[in-house]
Amino acid sequence: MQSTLPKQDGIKEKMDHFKAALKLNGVKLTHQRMIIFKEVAESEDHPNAESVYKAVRKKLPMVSLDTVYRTLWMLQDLDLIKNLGGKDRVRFDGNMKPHHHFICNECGLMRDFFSNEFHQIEIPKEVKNWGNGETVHIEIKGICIACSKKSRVKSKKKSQL
Amino acid sequence: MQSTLPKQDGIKEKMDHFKAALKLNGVKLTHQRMIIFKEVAESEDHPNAESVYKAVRKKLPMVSLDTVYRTLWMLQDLDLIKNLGGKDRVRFDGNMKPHHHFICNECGLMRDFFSNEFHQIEIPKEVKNWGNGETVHIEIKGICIACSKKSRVKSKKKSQL
DNA sequence: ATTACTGCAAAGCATTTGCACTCCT
DNA sequence: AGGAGTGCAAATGCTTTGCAGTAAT
Repeated sequence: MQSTLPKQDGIKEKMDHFKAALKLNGVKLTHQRMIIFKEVAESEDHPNAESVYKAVRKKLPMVSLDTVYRTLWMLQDLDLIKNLGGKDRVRFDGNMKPHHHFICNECGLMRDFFSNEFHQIEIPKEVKNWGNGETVHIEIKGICIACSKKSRVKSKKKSQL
Repeated sequence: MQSTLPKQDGIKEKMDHFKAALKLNGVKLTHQRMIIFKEVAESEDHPNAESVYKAVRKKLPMVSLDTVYRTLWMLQDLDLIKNLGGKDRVRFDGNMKPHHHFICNECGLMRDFFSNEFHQIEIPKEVKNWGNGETVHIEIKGICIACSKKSRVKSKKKSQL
């Protein structure tokens, strides 16, 4: 199930796109779906299902976590959001333009960035022998400002085994 | 807990490095740990815990899955292997040299590649405002040769919602 | 001999599913 | 009206943990 509508930008356009995609795919537009999509589309945080659930509950106290999950996967199938693996819980991304991520190794903060340079690089030949590359996604991992301030105080507490 | 020994290459060197790292960190060298590490170190597949478990059982029929998990996390803490999130189950990588991945969206096949070009690119300024980037990891996702052959036969069966 | 390591079985958690009720179109 | 969508509770599946026996230094 795949919409073929053009990608949009601002939240208003995203909502319109969302509604059109649902209609196009014969999926019913419900209050829950609207609120859930809006939450992810507006978020900069790449939230996990639990976070979306908590946020959505403020506006819709009766939603259940499983509806959030079901809706999130449905939105993914309709190409309205993306899901980003993640070590523990899955996180979601409402930004559908090609982009890359900075990820904090300490707190998991995740931010989008764009890069023409990265886009211009061509895929190594060895990769072409394995299959057809469709997307190139770069992850820069490190420590965010907030966490590096903290660690300056607390110093090393990392070794736990 | 972190070893500071130099990184090594061939399986023999990896095993030596492994033993040295364990000793250096006061971790006992057991038969299980040896077999488990060797399995990941020799694998090209980026296996998950279950796969490692199955492979290890051939040589060591009595190991338990939880020992595999415990060992895998321990190896990660000692910087002997890396863990790669993954949508469902966690996968492990015995290649400790900086490298990137090609990943098949269909079957999950994962292969390592190196790229000087990618390494030379500088980190965008916006990213520097968020924190300190330590590693740059590129994921090229697409369809592997084997899967594209299959889909040529079966054609589209993807839409499920 | 000590103390870490292991296997077992049971627990934890994130995510999924079956079912009966509710609400869009 | 009729079927998709929802909430609830129970189930699933990966991973973790407590404990008592086992093995490495």
